[in-house]
Amino acid sequence: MEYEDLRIIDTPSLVRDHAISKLRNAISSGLYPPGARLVERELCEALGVSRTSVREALRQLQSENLVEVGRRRSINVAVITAQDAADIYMIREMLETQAIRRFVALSDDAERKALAAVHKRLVKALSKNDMAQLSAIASEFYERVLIGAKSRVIYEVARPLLARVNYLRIRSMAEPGRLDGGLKEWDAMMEAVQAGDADRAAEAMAVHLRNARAAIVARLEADEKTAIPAKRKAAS
Amino acid sequence: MEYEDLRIIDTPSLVRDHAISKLRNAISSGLYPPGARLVERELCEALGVSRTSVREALRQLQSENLVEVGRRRSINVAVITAQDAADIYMIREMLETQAIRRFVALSDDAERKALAAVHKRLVKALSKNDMAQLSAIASEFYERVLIGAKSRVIYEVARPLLARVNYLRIRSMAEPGRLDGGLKEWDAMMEAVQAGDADRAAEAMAVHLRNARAAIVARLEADEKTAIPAKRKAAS
DNA sequence: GCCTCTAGTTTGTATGACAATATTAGATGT
DNA sequence: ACATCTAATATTGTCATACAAACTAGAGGC
Repeated sequence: MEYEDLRIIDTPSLVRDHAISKLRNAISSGLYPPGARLVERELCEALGVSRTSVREALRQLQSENLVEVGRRRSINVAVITAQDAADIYMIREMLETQAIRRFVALSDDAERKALAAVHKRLVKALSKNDMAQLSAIASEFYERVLIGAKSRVIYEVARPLLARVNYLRIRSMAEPGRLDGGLKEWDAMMEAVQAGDADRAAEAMAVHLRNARAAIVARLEADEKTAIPAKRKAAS
Repeated sequence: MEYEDLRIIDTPSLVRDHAISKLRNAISSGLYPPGARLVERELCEALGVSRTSVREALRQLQSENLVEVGRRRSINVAVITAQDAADIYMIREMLETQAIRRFVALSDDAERKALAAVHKRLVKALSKNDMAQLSAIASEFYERVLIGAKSRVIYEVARPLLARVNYLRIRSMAEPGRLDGGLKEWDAMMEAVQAGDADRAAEAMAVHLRNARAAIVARLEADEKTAIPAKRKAAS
């Protein structure tokens, strides 16, 4: 996930942003699993930055709902329940069908080409079965759709939702059959976009998200049934 | 807006939260108008807290999109364009029709009573033409709907949108005829909720938000046409 | 009037300090 | 050995400073 570095508008690399990015990655990748406690001092050492910066980064992640405060004021990686995931995907369906409609209507040629390129990378990565890589590329796909939709508000609202399911997607794509299904869905979406057919693109996105939702919710419900751990520790 | 204080789960009032709340109010009320630059040192003095706390508060407001970073890292009160407002209301329509459906299905008796009470206050305040007061109560109405919908995710996504239009609502309700229209719409919503008719409630919410959207967008477009100020200063 | 250089602002970041809680480890009693 | 209470240790929230880098504005020179 290096889109941050592609931005045109510069912001000579703030330490804070770097920290946020690192932490987001650590959470997405599962290095800090859901429920893990994040201790400021440890993060300082791990990231090599001051407490000031770590704390500001945590505040940011907090309002993105990637971490949550425990009752003792501890900061823990957010636990996403099956219910949460279901709602997130419901909302994503609302937002991203709208987004892809606008993408079809408003994107310029470069943006469409870039999206097609990401799609191509997606297809290639699919054959390698590298879930983490795949999830990262998928994120980029959705993000490009959001950007091409040219609505600041849609982007701001939908983007944090993407970050929250990043970690889940990695595991849900491991569901048998989900990969091939996902591939077909992405193909359909891409084709509709290139044909300039907003209705069909939106419908393809909706189908895709509904299927993804089903896979993720199923996985989470299964997990919740088996293990209800009282406490969780951070990865060493 | 004192819901914060009603929470059961205590959090012995953090200085940071206090600062956030104060700043949010200052922005909603227009004390710091859109575009105004927020200087850390001044906020420290105004709020009587350290820079550490101010900065953490600003980070939070930043991810709520109530403030935005200017080109050279200055923090400014977010400017909401007509386009932004239109999108915000579109998204609110998606989210809050869903929310009111769930409210009808899931709220308990106390929550319905509380909503009715807010509605009553709304009606009373309407006759007094106190826009700021009215806007605050309206916010509480929407917020209660979101809470009663019992979806953490819907709440987390929709709530920040409410904060963003708080300031606008004050002025849009001054549009001639908007008040009476709003009253009828709220009545319809409330009636449907009490009748337990989710479809009708959702439709009433949709109509209400579409009308509110039209009023606010019209107002913003008019403003944008007349005044394109190059720079804006904070309220003295 | 216009340009340049200097001095003051403002932000980003780091450090150190300290109170108030939490948590853990130990000491103690049975 | 076990439960319990207590003292040592950790952790978070907050403040005060410090300083470099980027920026702004004003003084002064042309």
